[in-house]
Amino acid sequence: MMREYLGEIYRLQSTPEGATTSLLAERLEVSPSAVVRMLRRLAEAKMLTHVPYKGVTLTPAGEREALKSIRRHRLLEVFLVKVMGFGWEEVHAESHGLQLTISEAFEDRMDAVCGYPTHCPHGDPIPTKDGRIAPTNDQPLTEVGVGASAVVRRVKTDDAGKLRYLAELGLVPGTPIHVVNRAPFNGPLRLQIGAGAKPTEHVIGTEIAQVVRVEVVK
Amino acid sequence: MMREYLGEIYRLQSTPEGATTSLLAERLEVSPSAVVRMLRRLAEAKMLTHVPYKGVTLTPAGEREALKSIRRHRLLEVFLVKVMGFGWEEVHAESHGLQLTISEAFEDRMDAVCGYPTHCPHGDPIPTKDGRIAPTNDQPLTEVGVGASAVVRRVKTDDAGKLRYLAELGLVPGTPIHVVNRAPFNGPLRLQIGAGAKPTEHVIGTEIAQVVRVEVVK
DNA sequence: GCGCGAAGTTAACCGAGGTCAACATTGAAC
DNA sequence: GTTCAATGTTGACCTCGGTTAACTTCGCGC
Repeated sequence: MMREYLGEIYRLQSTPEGATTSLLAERLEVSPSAVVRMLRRLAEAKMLTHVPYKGVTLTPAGEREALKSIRRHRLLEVFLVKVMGFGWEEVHAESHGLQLTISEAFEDRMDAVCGYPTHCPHGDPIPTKDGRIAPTNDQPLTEVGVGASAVVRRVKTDDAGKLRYLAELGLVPGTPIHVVNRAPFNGPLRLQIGAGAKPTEHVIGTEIAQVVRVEVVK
Repeated sequence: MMREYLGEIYRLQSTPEGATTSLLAERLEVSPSAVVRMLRRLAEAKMLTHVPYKGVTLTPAGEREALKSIRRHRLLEVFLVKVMGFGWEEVHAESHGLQLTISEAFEDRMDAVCGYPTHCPHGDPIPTKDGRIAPTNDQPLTEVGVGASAVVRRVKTDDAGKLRYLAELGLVPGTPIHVVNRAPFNGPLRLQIGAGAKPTEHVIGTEIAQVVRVEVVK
């Protein structure tokens, strides 16, 4: 459990808001008081430093543990999709409980059975066993200029509905796209999705576009 | 957790000793008092009737839950061996934690991915989703007469060492054998193991022979 | 039929992980 | 500078699953 908290702290630390008590509570689906108590325990265990009312910083040890949690989580997601046949919109819910009980041996077997994947189904990099994580270099689709070409890298949502919709559109990591047009005042985007024989054109709203992160190709 | 207790009660009810408090405690690796408390809770939930100092009987509802637990456990064992590549001597330990957290959807996926197996790696039948379980008709190898031919059906041990040894010998469910000879006073057995091109001969002690259950072929 | 060891039970406790209600701090608006 | 809403924290409580220590009850040997 402590490790899962650390994983979530790590994830939130790299967002603009940082790892606040209330965000952690929301992401972990527990009350803020549960979070605060866990922060104290993690501080005692030298996994982080917690200055009340100020914030939280992972120690190197805490970061190591966090990356273990993230590795486990993302491997599990790949495994659920590639081996067990779940849809990528189902894995978030499904991996919740599993995450807590799989052994290290099981984790290693998942890794092997999936062919040592480097990214989770949503495009996030999987930390290596020794705690190294590939850097990401992408931006929200909303920030890409009209006329640009790009490749979808990550999809930053856990919402099953959105994920189902994105899969339908073909907006999954690896897909090349082209921004045809954007309506004014943060209006919807017209996109060409896919390449080769039959690219398709779709119009997507900003709520969806914000969630899709792409790497622009020159 | 309650369901796992029920599963163990069901298993023990079909042994000569029955489902006693101390046997349950031993199998579940908890103290007897933990068992008694759980028995009270299960009785409150109308899963069984518990007469203090006397014993325990599953209600129909309790039996249904027990079979669900057993199904889950045995499916998990098949899955760990066939899909994840664990040895059949490792699955007992490995399935302990997993058992508690897998969802029904995950269970269904395991079933499908394994090709809807009917027996676990140790030969025990897997209950169907609607709670029906195939009858077993086998006897300990120790009770088979000299000269008889039989097929290994089940292997009744969780001991990793014994299981490894049995796998080495080829004494796994499905293997045909022939009892060549038995030393007097419950002495070791000489067996022909396997059929066709190259059956092998081995001598096994009674401790191992007790654990191997076979069906005699006429 | 008594005594005694084994088996079963109860009681009091622990820690983890959650809740809600009350209190403290912060910072932004006026 | 004060006020106040949002955010963070503490405290008292719950459940669950485990423990040990002390107790009953059972049934066997004599």
